[in-house]
Amino acid sequence: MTTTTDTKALHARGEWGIRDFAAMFGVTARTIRFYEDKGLLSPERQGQKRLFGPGDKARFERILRGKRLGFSLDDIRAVFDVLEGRVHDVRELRRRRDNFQAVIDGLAVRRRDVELLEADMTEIVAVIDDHLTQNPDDSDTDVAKLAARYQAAFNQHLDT
Amino acid sequence: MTTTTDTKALHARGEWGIRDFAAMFGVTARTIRFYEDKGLLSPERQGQKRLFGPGDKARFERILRGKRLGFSLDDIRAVFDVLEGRVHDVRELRRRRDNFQAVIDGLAVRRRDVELLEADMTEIVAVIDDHLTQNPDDSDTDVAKLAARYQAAFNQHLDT
DNA sequence: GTCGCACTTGACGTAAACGTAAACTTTCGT
DNA sequence: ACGAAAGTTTACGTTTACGTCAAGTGCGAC
Repeated sequence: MTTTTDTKALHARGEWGIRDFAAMFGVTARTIRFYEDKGLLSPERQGQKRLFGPGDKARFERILRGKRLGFSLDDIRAVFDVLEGRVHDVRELRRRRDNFQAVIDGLAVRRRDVELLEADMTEIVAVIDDHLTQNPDDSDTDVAKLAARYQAAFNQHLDT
Repeated sequence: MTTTTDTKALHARGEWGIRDFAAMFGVTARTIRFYEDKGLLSPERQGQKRLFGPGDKARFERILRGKRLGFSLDDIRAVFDVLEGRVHDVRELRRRRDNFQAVIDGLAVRRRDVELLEADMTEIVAVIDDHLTQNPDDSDTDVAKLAARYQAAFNQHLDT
């Protein structure tokens, strides 16, 4: 038995090397380093190597959540700047507060976007499925009909 | 009185020149032309000039909706390709159907993202507001306290 | 006619978010 | 002791989604 902190031991303690940490989120190690350069992550160091803990994990989850909703890394930085005391000007703090409020207001639109897109895509998939079961051949499909059928279906809830 | 179709006349008929059309959505004319190059828009032509109608408007709304949810222009193209009969291979059609289904499945995550982000940002703004009303001076703010107070508030619903 | 305006098509530039390759060091298992 | 594995920094390349000129066309107003 050794005193080594190998990969499995780290996992058990809730800590990870950069490779495993990246893999947890389906990104590459390059991405993680890039985010650290941008000031979005700051893992501990064991000598030169980065060591990621549960705090980094929660932090990165929040980052990815922002990204999925279309915010830039700088936008996300702006939030952490405030939360971690890197905004030392009251006027700047007010500016950011207003931005954050605008984001909140914009989320109503996002909700609606999700709803409409879901209805739309569900309709599309349904029409494709229907079309495929009626034309289960391997050859070219009469795609014009598919388009026409979708238009008929879609136009009904176009005026939402 | 002239036979001229001026800007106002176009508006009344539900048609627009590129400048007005772009302005309606808060983008530039360059953006519109770029989207046409990508095959996402195909307005009528009056000679060389583009003429946009209600159909183009509805189409562009759908495009922007997709963009707001983080889809690339190629992703969006892929949808229109199907809907307008530009997919002439059954296997490709099946592939796209599966992609669309994956998008629908992913929308559940988006919903959750919106919820969590809204809760998070609302909390942040509340803490900033509270902090600002207690420190209404023009000078530097004790931002460390702000950060600490947010942490306390946020950690309570971190385990969601 | 010619002025100005809105529009056109290139062509090149750019910012964001990484990818990729090079050249090293550290650590591990054997 | 030695090679493979995993990690490091540095630097240049790439894609997406436009911005920014440059140079020309068409057209109603004066």
